[in-house]
Amino acid sequence: MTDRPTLQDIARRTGVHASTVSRALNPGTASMVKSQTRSRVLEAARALGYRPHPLARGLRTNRTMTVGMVIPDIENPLFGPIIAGAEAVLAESGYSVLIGNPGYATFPAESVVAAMLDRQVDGLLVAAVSRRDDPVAAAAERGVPMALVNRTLDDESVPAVVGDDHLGIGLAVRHLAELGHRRIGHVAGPSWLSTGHGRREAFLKWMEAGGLAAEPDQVEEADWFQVEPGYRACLALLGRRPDLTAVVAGNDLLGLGCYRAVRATGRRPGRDVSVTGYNDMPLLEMMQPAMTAVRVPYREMGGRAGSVLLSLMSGQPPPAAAVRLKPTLEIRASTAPAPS
Amino acid sequence: MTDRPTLQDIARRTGVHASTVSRALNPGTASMVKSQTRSRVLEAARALGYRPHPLARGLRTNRTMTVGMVIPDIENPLFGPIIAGAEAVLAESGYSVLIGNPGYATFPAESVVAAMLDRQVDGLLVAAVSRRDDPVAAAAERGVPMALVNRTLDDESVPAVVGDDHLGIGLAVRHLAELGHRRIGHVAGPSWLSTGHGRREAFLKWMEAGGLAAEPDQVEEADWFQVEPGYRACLALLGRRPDLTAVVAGNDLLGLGCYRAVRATGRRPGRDVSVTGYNDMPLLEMMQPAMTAVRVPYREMGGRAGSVLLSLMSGQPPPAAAVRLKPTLEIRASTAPAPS
DNA sequence: CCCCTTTCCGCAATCGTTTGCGAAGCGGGT
DNA sequence: ACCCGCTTCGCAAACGATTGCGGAAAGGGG
Repeated sequence: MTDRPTLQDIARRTGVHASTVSRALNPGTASMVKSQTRSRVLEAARALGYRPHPLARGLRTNRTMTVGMVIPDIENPLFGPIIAGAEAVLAESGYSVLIGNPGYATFPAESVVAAMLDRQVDGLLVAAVSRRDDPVAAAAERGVPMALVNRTLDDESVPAVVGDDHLGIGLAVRHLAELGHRRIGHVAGPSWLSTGHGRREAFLKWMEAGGLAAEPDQVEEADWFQVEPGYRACLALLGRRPDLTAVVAGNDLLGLGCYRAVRATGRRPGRDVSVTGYNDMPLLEMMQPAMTAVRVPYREMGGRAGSVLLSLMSGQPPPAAAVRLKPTLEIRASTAPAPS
Repeated sequence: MTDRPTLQDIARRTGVHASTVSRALNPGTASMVKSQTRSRVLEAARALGYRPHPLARGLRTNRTMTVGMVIPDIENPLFGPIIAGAEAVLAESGYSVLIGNPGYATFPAESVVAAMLDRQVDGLLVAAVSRRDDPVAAAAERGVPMALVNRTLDDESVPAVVGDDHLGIGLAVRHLAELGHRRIGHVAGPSWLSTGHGRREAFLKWMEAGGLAAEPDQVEEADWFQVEPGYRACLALLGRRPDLTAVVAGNDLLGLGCYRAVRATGRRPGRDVSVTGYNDMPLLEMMQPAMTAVRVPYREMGGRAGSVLLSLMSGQPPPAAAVRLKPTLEIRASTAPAPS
């Protein structure tokens, strides 16, 4: 709380005008001041421990060096790495990140986005977004630099960094096919989320591509990416199609729900019914059985989104299409050869 | 990006001076203006969609309505609920939260704290702190309102909201004792963290209180709260003391490491050797065996820390001592009667 | 010796609020 | 008639930085 030194203080100390100090300190205008006085200024600034006042600077320049990050449910371990990756990249360029976490109640995140814009953030990183989210798209339209993480809008009107779900689901389906599975089910996430929707489409495509049966009743949608809805959905799926020998889950948590559902039918996950997860969140390998899952590089995803946002904020045009990160498959004990 | 309306705009529209508009809009000074003109001002403000400019206001008032939150490793699922709880409480009072996440590299968090102070945050919520952390304590000394979450400083010079580790460890030890265990080991967290230190002390006290053997060689310290260090520590512990029938882990992740260590000795966790975790992070009940753990109310912890910080920022004196939240015990399958 | 171009720096306005001070207007008490 | 006090509001100075403009000094060419 002790008063911090200002440009005026440095000016007095070096006998020049405050504006000269400002110029000497800013790389962009440094060439406008004689190198000798510039070094005197720098010296004084260092001696006083000068730090530019972010509010005063921001008021004048209309930049806050702050970006907002809105996360749907931060309690999902998934978002830790995303935040960490983005924060690291942004911090490197001097940006701080403001986080907002709309509860389920206020879901469309409208007010959270508004609050951040009020705060004059320089950009927005949004992970909470349904497949078409008006307030978000509107903000983007208004020229606020912004990037989506992990999810996209249907029309791709906003640059996004996501995992390549088509590829990822392909890894899972082909892996199961190679193990001899022919009748594979899918527990999908909510179809109003791009991840839920996209993975379901990918599942159907890959099944067909592999010459495997892909009846509509092999897919069951869970209403939320959580264990319990996954359990209910998988129970319905297995009840309807007891002949399935494998289940591709739209997400790790849904996969865990499938474990429970499989057990509820008196069979063993990984032995009688193979299950694959998606995301490969931390500790998944500690489950019993350790879950085979498509691994999405979340930390990198956060980082890339940060980079995209940085380039947007520096005035670059948005990238043509969404950046899609290549997932890999972590093969563990929840997938086994199909029972013959 | 479109220009937002300013006080001047409202002033012009209503024919009064900008300062009057300011007074009319601020609850504190609203009584200084005739209620009739006040309502005209409010009307105009609403019509124009006026929002006060946070930077200009902050520059004048020295308040940013922003608090910094520093988290040691945000990838740990533990911190999700803490952040969510704090964010919810703070947002209610109009504060935004800036998150900072020092990597392992810069661990003492010095630079992160400095960066936040530079940004003129109104307060600090710190979860990353060793038992004595000079830069943090120094910042507190300088009068920056701040509260610690989940960890404390040895001298309790900074208000903190933590779980009651003594009570929590007591729940675990007594539970095991009731199951007939007499020779119980402890895999402790790093002793330079208050959580690691405190739980170890509590363990020894409760063992003694229960009339159980508490030799120094029943405790092994892991160098970090992670699965792998927990595995190594537990392996050392069990190698030294093969007679132990139960292990109290300083943390869930250490507990998972213990699972692996127990298996590595050819025994089964939850059958031959009971294991308790600490924190009860999400999905712990999905492990095999489902882990018995001391549950700490993290979301509430974040919320309480937010409240404490709010009262500090409003000028209240700090609470006398650390707020200690009562943990509960979630009994699951990893603890069983001692083999006779 | 004069003029013109650089180079370097000071002046002052500006960003949008808040706030101490003073003044106008008004009513009431003596 | 005078004075006092209260309410209500305008004036202008902050807060700490950035930046267009202009001017002084220096240097170079004719």
